[in-house]
Amino acid sequence: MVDNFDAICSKLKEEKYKITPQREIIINILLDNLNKHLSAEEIYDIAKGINPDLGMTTIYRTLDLLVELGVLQKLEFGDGRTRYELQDEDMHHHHHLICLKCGKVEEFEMDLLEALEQKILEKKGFEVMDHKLKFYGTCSECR
Amino acid sequence: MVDNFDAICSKLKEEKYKITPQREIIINILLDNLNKHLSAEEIYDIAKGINPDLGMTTIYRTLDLLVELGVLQKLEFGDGRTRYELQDEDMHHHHHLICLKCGKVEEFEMDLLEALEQKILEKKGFEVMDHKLKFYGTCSECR
DNA sequence: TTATCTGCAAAATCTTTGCACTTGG
DNA sequence: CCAAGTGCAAAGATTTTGCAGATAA
Repeated sequence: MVDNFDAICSKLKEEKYKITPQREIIINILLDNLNKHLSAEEIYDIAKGINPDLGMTTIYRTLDLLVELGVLQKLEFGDGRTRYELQDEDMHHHHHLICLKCGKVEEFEMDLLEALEQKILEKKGFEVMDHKLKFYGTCSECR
Repeated sequence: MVDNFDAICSKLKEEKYKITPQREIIINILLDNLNKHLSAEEIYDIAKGINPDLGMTTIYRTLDLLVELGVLQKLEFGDGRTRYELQDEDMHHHHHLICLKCGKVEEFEMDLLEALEQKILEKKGFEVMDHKLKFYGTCSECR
């Protein structure tokens, strides 16, 4: 759903945030790199190529803003840096396969957790709003 | 399985690592705080109470060692610090419920992913060795 | 004895903050 | 115009590293 530029800009305007050139650049980088799990620094490096004046601070603040708006998700794969991924409605059925040998992160689609979330509400009184599922192992190339 | 002091020490000896007083303290802290997801600093604070000379460096190095031995797992819940949890064989069926309001982390037991992991091997050629499943939402108290 | 381990201090990362200047609406 | 946004430099927070002295086996 929120996988295009205008949809994200509308969300920003709705919440009275300004559309700045820096924010446009960052949003476009995220859109051009769906499923790549970029880190703040990787986004920064790409952004520098477009506008060399753009600062790291703006990257972090814009990413925080997009996370707050719910269009971006923070991810951690254990390499010490936060990574980011745009959210769309299918993301809820989208999980990660992390290779312990080469570090590559693949995607895996599967909707199986909805029934489980209902059970968690019944058993524990915990209302699930989102989930993250990661599988660690050896990818086909490394095997 | 590896949920007692002697079992962990045996693992250390097997790999020719020494049993030092510092390592004993750290292992005991982990054993006394199962399911608490302590951070390095929290472990350090407890350890300081037992031996004030024990340094942060030793905490990090010992935790890394235990992770390498497979008796300890690193966790990240998004608060910027790595947390640690001792592994036993049931851990594979043990997931986390993270409350987005109060930050509390509860446990949830459920074995449901084994069949799925077989499917991942068939479809993607990715051999799963471990998984992490987190649910984000609102806990019973915050609701 | 001696390879391993420890603690300190310093460095390396990653992320956040204060502040003066700039700018989108 | 002016509240919101930006960039810089500095600070914070967490984790890692170099090295000299200590110690388990």
